[in-house]
Amino acid sequence: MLKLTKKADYGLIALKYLAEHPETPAVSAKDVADTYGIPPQLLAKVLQRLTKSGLLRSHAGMNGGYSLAQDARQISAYEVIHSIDGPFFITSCVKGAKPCELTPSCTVREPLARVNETIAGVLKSISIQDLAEQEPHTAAHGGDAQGLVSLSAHGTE
Amino acid sequence: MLKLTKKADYGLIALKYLAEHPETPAVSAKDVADTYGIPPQLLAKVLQRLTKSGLLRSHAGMNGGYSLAQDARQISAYEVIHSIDGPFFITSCVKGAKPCELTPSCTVREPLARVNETIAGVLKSISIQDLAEQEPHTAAHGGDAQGLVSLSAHGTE
DNA sequence: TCAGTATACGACCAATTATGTCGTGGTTTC
DNA sequence: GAAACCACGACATAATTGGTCGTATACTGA
Repeated sequence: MLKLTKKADYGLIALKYLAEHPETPAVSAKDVADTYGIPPQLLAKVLQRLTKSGLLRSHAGMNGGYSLAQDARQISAYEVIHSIDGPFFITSCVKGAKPCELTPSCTVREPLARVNETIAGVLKSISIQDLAEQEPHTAAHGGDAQGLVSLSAHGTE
Repeated sequence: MLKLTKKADYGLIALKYLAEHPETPAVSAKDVADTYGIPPQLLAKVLQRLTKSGLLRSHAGMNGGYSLAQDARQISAYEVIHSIDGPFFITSCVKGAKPCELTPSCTVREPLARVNETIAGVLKSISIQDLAEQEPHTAAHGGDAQGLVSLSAHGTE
């Protein structure tokens, strides 16, 4: 149904939190979980995966916890989501594995693959820093999705 | 995990098929299902929903079936997906209902809501006609998302 | 008018996935 | 060495998706 998992949500929330507290050397999972009412162990697991992906740095022991391994500006929402939920694809079939059993089945696949890329581009253009700052002047920040998106609300529905 | 449901996929495939056979007065669900190896009854239900949404026109009886109720150029992927899967939202909380129990929980919500709009815009800019034509010269076709997207493959991964 | 083909729709089951928990072990600090 | 952390795998549970069944209804053509 085209929505993020809670894990990804939690991950973004946590990273945003870390970006907002650059002074603190390390923030524990429990800390963040308490603040936002997130199940601690679940968040812990999410943060662990982000650590393995190199987005976070962990520190065990008392007063330990997590801290950003990169500048908040360098971490994109895409990386976070990808790291937590794995590679996402709009269509179910485009996985490199077997292409849809039924041969002509995925004639829609190709155009949708481009939609997929576009979405990925959007996500890549959003950094954790963007999340931390309330105002989204977004775009024109980072990456390779130059001018691809103008995040102006054009409430068509 | 940010992917379409099979139902939505089936719906798009079926509409594309209809767009490709404008001569046939009506195509039965079974017909399409056979062609693509889709469970007939499931597809039927999908098409029924699209009919209720006004995207399709149904005709019972022998030689009956479904036909596009609008020009293929007027039907966007967004409408199809929205009609089948209901309103999609990137974040779980933005539903108008209750805003996330835990108050500050969704600080990420606002920026992501804009991502959501962007994606919706992309989907709205893709018409069934676009799917039917293999080459995606896309955009500059239809709607209100003018120039918002340039669906050029920029394989960043 | 009757048989055949089709949609319409609700209820239901099965499979997958998402969400959350438990237990155990390792590491650092005090 | 105890307290406060992270790390990780195995479960258990809930929600969603995917798919089926049965029945009712509508239309066509002989």
